[in-house]
Amino acid sequence: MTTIKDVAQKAGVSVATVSRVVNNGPKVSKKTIAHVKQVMTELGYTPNANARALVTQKSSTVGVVIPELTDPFFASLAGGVEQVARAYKRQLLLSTGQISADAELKAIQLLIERQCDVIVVHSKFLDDDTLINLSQQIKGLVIIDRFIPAIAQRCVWLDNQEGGKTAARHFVTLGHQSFACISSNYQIEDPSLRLNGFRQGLESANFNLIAELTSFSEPTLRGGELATQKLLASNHQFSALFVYNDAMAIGAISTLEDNGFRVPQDISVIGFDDVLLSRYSRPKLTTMHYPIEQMAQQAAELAIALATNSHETINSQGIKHVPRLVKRESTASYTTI
Amino acid sequence: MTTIKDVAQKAGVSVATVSRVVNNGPKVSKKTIAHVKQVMTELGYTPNANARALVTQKSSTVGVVIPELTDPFFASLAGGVEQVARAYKRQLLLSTGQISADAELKAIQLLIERQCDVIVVHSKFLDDDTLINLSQQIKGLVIIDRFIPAIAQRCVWLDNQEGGKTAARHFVTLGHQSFACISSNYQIEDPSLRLNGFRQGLESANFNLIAELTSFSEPTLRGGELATQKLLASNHQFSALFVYNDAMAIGAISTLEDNGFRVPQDISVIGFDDVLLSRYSRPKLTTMHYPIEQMAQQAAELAIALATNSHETINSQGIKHVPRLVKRESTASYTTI
DNA sequence: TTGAAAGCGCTACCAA
DNA sequence: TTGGTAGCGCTTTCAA
Repeated sequence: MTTIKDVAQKAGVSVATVSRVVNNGPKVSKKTIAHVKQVMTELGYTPNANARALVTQKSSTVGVVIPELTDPFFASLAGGVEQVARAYKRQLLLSTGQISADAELKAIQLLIERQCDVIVVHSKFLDDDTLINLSQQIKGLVIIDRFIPAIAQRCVWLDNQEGGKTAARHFVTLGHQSFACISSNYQIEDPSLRLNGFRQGLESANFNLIAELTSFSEPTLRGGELATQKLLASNHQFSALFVYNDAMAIGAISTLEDNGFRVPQDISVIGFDDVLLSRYSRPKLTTMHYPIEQMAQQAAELAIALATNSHETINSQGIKHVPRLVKRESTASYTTI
Repeated sequence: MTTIKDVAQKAGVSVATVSRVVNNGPKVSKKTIAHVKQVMTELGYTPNANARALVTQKSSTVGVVIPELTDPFFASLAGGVEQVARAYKRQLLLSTGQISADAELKAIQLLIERQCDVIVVHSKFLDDDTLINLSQQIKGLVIIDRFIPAIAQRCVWLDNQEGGKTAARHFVTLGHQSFACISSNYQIEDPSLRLNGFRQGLESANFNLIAELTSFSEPTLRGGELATQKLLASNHQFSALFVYNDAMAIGAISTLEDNGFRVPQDISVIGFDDVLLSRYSRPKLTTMHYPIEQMAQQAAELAIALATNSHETINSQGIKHVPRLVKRESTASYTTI
């Protein structure tokens, strides 16, 4: 490996000088700059980022923690962070937190070991206190997709409840009168938030959601199919179905159609997340848009600001996003024909 | 920041001893181990990975270069590498190469600066020579999704041409006699490889693909729709359609159905890649499976082996994967009814 | 405009 | 079983 010493020696200057030209430091004559650069390319010199980080006490990295990379939703999250990292000429460190508190903590720890001072974390399993502690330790830590009041200024999150309400309102506006909901059985708070929002939205229009038409399953295509079968088996009528996420919604539509229901003519369906899938399905899915990539960018920008300036002023709600209804083809007005 | 010195001081031992307990080094009394560990947690000590990397001359990282993270295909690639990195207790460094040679090179350079010695690169824009050079410089560099004979032992790739052939054979087996193909207009070699394979497969069964039934467009849903419109506008008949990738195939199916053709009853469609999408579409897509995650794992394992052992014996084909036909619902026997 | 040298946090060698 | 210490590659004073 070629080091700064090698360059200095071959160029007949001191390492200090070489360092200066590498960092565009001040007070170096044009002549030496040219000469040193020449030698650097001759030798194929690459500065050692680790040594640099050690002495400067900054790593110029951005860390991101997500459950896994193979889920397109989380990949988009990481993608948003990556774009910002690149814009700031920082290297992206990626760790996965799987689906356990231990793994999430370990992922963060790994980042800290690398002296990573700008970190965007998607955590559903670590408890509030741990995250609060961590954020005391790391100025540039930002939590995404979760709101913790005590560290509101570190949170970039989506109002899931409001999403459920919006879905309910849309159905009501379309004239629907009987409603069903498919939710996820995962033990995180998003499902109940969305479900509650949906319920509240209905209730404020004087409708309600009966237990027989609320079905829980895995948040996957298959889960959507199973949950829909349960709904159908209940023998209760409904013309509007709100589903936890797009994958489940597509599974639901497929089971509805297999059972002779047309979407949206007989039953309207609203999904959640607006992942790629929703634009590829037939009918194209009406869904609540989750601007995850944009939120991730914002989270990364915030983390960098926090790590450098230290005080951004953000209100007590943190950075809250409200999901937007994207009307496509899976919802229609209720007709009694 | 707490350093090893702080721990040593507070524990009343030397830094050498602390270092030993951190690294599970030999010959330390149980008593000191316990005591030092105690102090470490009290102080919240985290070893500095950069300092460590500097002295040991190894970074314990794995680097991966992909065009972008928001494409699920590349996210899966990165996911495969990440799994291996985690298994080997290495941190993942991710750089994106966008879609230009410059950006690809820069992404690799960034990894090298971090002393990353295990790198999996997906590069479509850098030329062979640059990649060959780079692989001379970095023992643990592995190229994925591309075959370069001169560095065959560094390549993990998919035989696209064979995939085209397999698709053709499947259509022929099903009794089809008139064929169409939708390809991508991107200037990389995959499209022509798949197209040529398809042509060859047809020709070896004494069929052929006419120019009017070969349509090029962007490799997206929309591109698939447009390309299908062109096909239909040609007024040539076909009952079997091979499409460059799944996104285009889904676009194609949607346009076919909009024009009164049923899939697969009237027209059979085969896609390529077997991304998530293909299992969510209706009808579910018959497609050529691209085992990208598995290939990425293999590439990462190979890169680690290469970086450590130095000589893996691999044949002159490199590690070649052959795409497998996944029969789902978009293909059926040809009938004249 | 340049160079000498201290030191970032850590590991690993040599002594004790 | 432990400690002292050189040195990894680099930046950054301080002097020249």
